Amino acid sequence: MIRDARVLRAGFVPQEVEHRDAEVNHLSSVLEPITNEEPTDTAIVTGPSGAGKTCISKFVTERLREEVLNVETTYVNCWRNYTRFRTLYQILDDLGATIDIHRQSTPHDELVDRLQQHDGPRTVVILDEVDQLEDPSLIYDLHSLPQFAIICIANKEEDLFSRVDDRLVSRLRSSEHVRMDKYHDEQLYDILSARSKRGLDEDVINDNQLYRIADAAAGDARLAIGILRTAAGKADRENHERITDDILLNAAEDARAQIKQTSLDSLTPHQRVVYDIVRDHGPVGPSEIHKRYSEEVDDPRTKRTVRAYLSKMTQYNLLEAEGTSRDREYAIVDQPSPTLAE
DNA sequence: GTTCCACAGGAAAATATGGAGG
DNA sequence: CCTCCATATTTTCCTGTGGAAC
Repeated sequence: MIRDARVLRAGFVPQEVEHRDAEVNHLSSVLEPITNEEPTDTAIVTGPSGAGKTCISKFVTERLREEVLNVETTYVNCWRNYTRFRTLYQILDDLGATIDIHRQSTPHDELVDRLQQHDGPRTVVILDEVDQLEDPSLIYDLHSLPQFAIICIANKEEDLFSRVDDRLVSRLRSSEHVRMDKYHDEQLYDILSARSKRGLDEDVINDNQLYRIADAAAGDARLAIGILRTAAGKADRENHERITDDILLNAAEDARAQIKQTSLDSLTPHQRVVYDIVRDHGPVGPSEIHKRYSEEVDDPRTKRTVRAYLSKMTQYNLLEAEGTSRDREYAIVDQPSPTLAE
């Protein structure tokens, strides 16, 4: 029943992007000068999760590569490569210029020099989740290298601007800004429909079901496709001919649970104990968390470390914090369960 | 107001971990 | 198997903040 699993996977870039013509054209025109070996403005792409930021960025750069011979692209997820060194290393690695970097304590500025001296083809650098970068001045360094075009992807413009210094803000303000909104239900339906046509056999899922997925995903295309993938996978494992309403009912919850489980699995045993304490006793303040945690494990970490755990789990969206000072309390984030009911 | 204390989170030193090369 | 080096994690030390008791 699954014809092509790739098109349902996260990170898949389709042949045609639905409902994002304006944004695609906008971004393309920003990158246009690169086809004439000219420097380009930095592009900023913002929008909520699942709005298609990463997708159109990859789509546009791939199309650029089809049209023009002398262009390279590289994609860096700054959430995973959040240090200056890792990000630069990732870019150099994609350019194939890392041969002798690992050895010795290569001075970090050396990496920028290395990029500066890079005289290969023009390169488009996609910096995804750029607001997660611990040192955003990296953008400034890249910005000043004419042979690189930069696409910065972030959730919110403010999150990005609030963390960079003034000279960079003024340069970024003048750069081209592509804003993206959540998809409407109709648009999500079109996306789901296109994916299911390519990814699934015929009649595996009907229109009504697709609409319900679109509704449950609340404008988030990544979640919508995740739900579809989960449902299709389950139906396939259970040897159904098609996706039944029964399977679909649980798919949204399963898709969210899967995302959550992935985050949970990435926690260390100590972090997991802390998480369980907040889950079982929250909302609760840091002192009590640390007290309970110390009783629970053999070799407890310090309060400072536990605070770091809590802050990390807040970033991961596993916990949420209420209050700023002595009144700080942590709790499990309550996820509104999307309804896939008819 | 003033003082106190728990808290957040930065910086840097200390320590643990992992992976390459012997 | 061990050693060495780079990286990752943890601890130590710290400053600044804001609520609560006085």
